[in-house]
Amino acid sequence: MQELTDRQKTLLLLLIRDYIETAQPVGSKRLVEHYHLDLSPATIRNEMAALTEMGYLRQPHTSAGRVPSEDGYRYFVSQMMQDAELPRAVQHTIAHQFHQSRADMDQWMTLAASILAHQSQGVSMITAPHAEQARYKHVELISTQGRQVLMVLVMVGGEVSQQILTLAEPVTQERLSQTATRLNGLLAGLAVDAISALATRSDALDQDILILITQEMRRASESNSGEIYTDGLTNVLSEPEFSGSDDARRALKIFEEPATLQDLLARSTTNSNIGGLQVLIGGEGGWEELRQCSMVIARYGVPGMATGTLGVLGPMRMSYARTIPTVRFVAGLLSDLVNDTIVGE
Amino acid sequence: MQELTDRQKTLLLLLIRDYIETAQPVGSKRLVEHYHLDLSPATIRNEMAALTEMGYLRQPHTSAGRVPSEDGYRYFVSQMMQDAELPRAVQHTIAHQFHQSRADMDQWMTLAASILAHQSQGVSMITAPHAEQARYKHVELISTQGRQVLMVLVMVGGEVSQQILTLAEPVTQERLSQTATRLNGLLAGLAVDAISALATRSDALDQDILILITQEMRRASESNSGEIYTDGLTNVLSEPEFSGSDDARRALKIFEEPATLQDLLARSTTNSNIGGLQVLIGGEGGWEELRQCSMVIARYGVPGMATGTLGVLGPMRMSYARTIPTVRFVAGLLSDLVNDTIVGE
DNA sequence: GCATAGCACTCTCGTACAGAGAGTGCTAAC
DNA sequence: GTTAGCACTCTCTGTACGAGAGTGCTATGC
Repeated sequence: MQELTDRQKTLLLLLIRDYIETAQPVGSKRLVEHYHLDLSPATIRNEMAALTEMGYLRQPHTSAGRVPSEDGYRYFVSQMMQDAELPRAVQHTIAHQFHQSRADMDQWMTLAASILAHQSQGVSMITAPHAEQARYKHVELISTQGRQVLMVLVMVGGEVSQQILTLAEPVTQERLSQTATRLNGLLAGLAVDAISALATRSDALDQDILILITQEMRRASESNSGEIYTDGLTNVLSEPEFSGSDDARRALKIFEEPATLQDLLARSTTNSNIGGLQVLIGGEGGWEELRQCSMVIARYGVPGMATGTLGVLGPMRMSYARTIPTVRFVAGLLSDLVNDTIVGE
Repeated sequence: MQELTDRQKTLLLLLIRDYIETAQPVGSKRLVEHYHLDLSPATIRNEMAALTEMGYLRQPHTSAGRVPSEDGYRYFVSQMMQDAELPRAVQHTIAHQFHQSRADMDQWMTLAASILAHQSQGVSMITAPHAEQARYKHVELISTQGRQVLMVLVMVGGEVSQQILTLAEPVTQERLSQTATRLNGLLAGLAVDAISALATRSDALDQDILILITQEMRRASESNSGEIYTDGLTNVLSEPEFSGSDDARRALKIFEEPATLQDLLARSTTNSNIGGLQVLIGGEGGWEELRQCSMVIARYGVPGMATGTLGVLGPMRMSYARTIPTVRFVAGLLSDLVNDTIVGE
């Protein structure tokens, strides 16, 4: 593919920016008048024809203005990626909100989702951080009634799982506490595999609980585990390109099926690093339902310990200039939080 | 208001059922042909004119069929309420799904929301059960790093709250465990008010934790506390009356703001009893955004101990015949579950 | 007195069509 | 290389019109 001249670059960027704002095909005249270009519409038309030829622009029909193609957006985004940083003031506001919130993962995730959605005017999605290989930290056993026991399992990194188990016969709280203490001494810091290797050697109660513990830890280790936080679902409905068709419904449906959404996030970030940002334009990656959408996705956390994914979904026409730096900044913030939670183990 | 003749009742019910199915205004001819009535269209027209006069029907325009008015729906629903019961087979399927799920509140709520949404083809919403006055059951303190402590607070009824607190200075896990044991002995079964009355009399660590405990319990006691589970958000988007306008967006926006949704559920059920079902038609209760919608709402749980709210929102044209019995049945199921969880405390 | 057939009336919806407007590509001139 | 001019294409808007559906009213039949 041929190199773009400086003027072509400028025009392409202007046009895309204009289209993102207005959602209207952009014509040569509008470009000249609106941006005070020292050129005539005819010249612009020539350039636009060239850009169309090269695949960066597209015409909805013969006599409409131009609209960016997917390649056009890609070029635009590649320009954005470098210098894009969130204004200091916004950074401070966001950081402040985090410091003011309740200090638990659940709140942080909810807050992060809300901030992402609000800043980007798109749909945000975040997975809670989790370790590839869960490690045991602590268990508590609390008797709730005769044979039912509430097990609270804490893993290194702060992940917590609650589960009720029903025992074969009633057990006193005292005995439960003893068991918990014993297990805590025995298992502290161990990974799932090590724990399952321990296997059979104690009494029936221990046995039941060990099984449940490994089961929960395996669940926590699965890449598709954990809650997904989303926000801004209705934002996408206000976009003009979605009103009137049921494309929006099909896209939102993805957000109603946690398994699908997990899959989407997992597949989209397999080969991306912490700190690295990925922009998927026009449903890249084979998501038919998202053909009209783009996603900005990043991983966060501490590699090898606990990581998660966050991202924003919007129309292809989304404001990359706002979304990209926001995603990057929030990813950084969450990485710091995860780091703080892990350090000192 | 004048009494309806039997024939008028039949016609009204038929017409509403037809409209609910087709979303099209129903004319006299269609009514006769489709339901093999032994009357001529002209007669039906006379009756329909009477029903319109009485306020049960409405004409979109002079020459369209009739559409139910809100009063019409109310009449229809009042007929539904009595005999409506879910088919045995469906009851069994649902009950089966509950027994197969993981045995914790979170899973149950998610499942219930999913079932409600699926059965009714509307948007479901459920609040987790919570006590009007939270009572203490158990606390665990787990050191995560130097000065940060994870507190897991369990309340009577099974509500669990996790919170991280940062201490002024590092404390050993041993000391934390001792403190937890002491508190558990001291506070077991107490209500918030009793605990805050205890007040100052021990060391700084106890103090900090007590404050946090009462704080969390107060939060749990608030009527607007707790997570809300929803499902089926996209269902409403496929309804013809919402496609093309942004009414749907405004309605769905309510579901994105937990506080508003809490408020909606709380206000809609203030004077309803466990087991009682409430049907709000056309945004009754002053919700402008829901003017086109209806809600079927019920409370569940054990009065005085732990209760919650569940409901379905759909277009005014929703299938009451399916939704009402489903809501009633699921409310019963959840009440049983709550009861099982509490009994034996 | 209730039910019905007939009929004129009203309103929506789809199609067709014309004119305005916007934007283009091309050519010729600067 | 840039620009003015121009014919062309396509969308959009508004209007007209007929088909279709449904109504209300009136006169007639049982």
